Amino acid sequence: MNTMQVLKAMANETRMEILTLLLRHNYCVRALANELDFSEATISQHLKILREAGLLIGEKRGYFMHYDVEKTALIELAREIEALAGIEREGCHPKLRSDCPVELKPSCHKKGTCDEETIEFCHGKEADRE
Amino acid sequence: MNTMQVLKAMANETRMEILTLLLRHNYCVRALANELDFSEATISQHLKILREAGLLIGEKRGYFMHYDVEKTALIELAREIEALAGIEREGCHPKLRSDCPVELKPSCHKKGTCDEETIEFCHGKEADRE
DNA sequence: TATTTAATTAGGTCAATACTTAATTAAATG
DNA sequence: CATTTAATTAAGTATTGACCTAATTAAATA
Repeated sequence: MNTMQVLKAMANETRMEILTLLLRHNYCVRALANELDFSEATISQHLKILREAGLLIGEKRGYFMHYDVEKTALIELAREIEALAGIEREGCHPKLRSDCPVELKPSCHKKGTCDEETIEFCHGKEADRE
Repeated sequence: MNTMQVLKAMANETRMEILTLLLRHNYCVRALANELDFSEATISQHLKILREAGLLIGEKRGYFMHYDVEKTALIELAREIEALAGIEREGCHPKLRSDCPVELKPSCHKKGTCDEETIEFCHGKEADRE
């Protein structure tokens, strides 16, 4: 799953409404257009974005296209976001950051506690700083 | 929580990178700008969007602003997305939709199975249809 | 209390996104 | 196999979003 693509697909009011409508009811494209008061072309374009993100699968029934929400994609997204919340602060342990110039940074960002090299690491070269 | 606002805040590569950086390390604004190779102004604007969505809280330490990720917001978002996945299809039960014109729609969208009123409900007025 | 300094906001540019209508496509049906 | 019809794609426009530099703000410190 491309998390970014899924988030972008969901980060739009109309597409979220399409998702919730399709979760509850089996609308065709025109019915969605009627419900949401947009042109069929607009809805079709939104459906494409949702489909390409893996949030919908389409099926043709008679003349009509019907879309189903791929619930596993939603669950996977929820897991990914939970995983983010599970990330722990590393503090400033140089062991975990091979590019960290200091051995220990006990009270950084109190003026005077960091040497020039540390300040450069955290805030850039002196020339760019003022 | 405003789910839409949180999704919009997260649906951007730079902001997601900011989030993951801040989950792991206590960067100030300039350090984030250095890591991500954007101007401080740009990072500040992204931080504002994340803050207003409730994904960050800021704290001033000495001269520096430090932001922490509001993990509860992430967990809440994950729950909301899971809740979406939990929504069940209503089929087409007129009892659940007071505006549904039919008593039962057993095999709708097979030509001829819906009367004119049903078709109008699903697909709009005849005049708008051709 | 004047100065220093990081962060933010203002103002402007360019690219991406969300719409529209019109044209096209592709599948179902007579 | 020609016709019908829903959906999609194309083309164009207007809005929104992401970036920049420059100006401003507000807090810490001398």
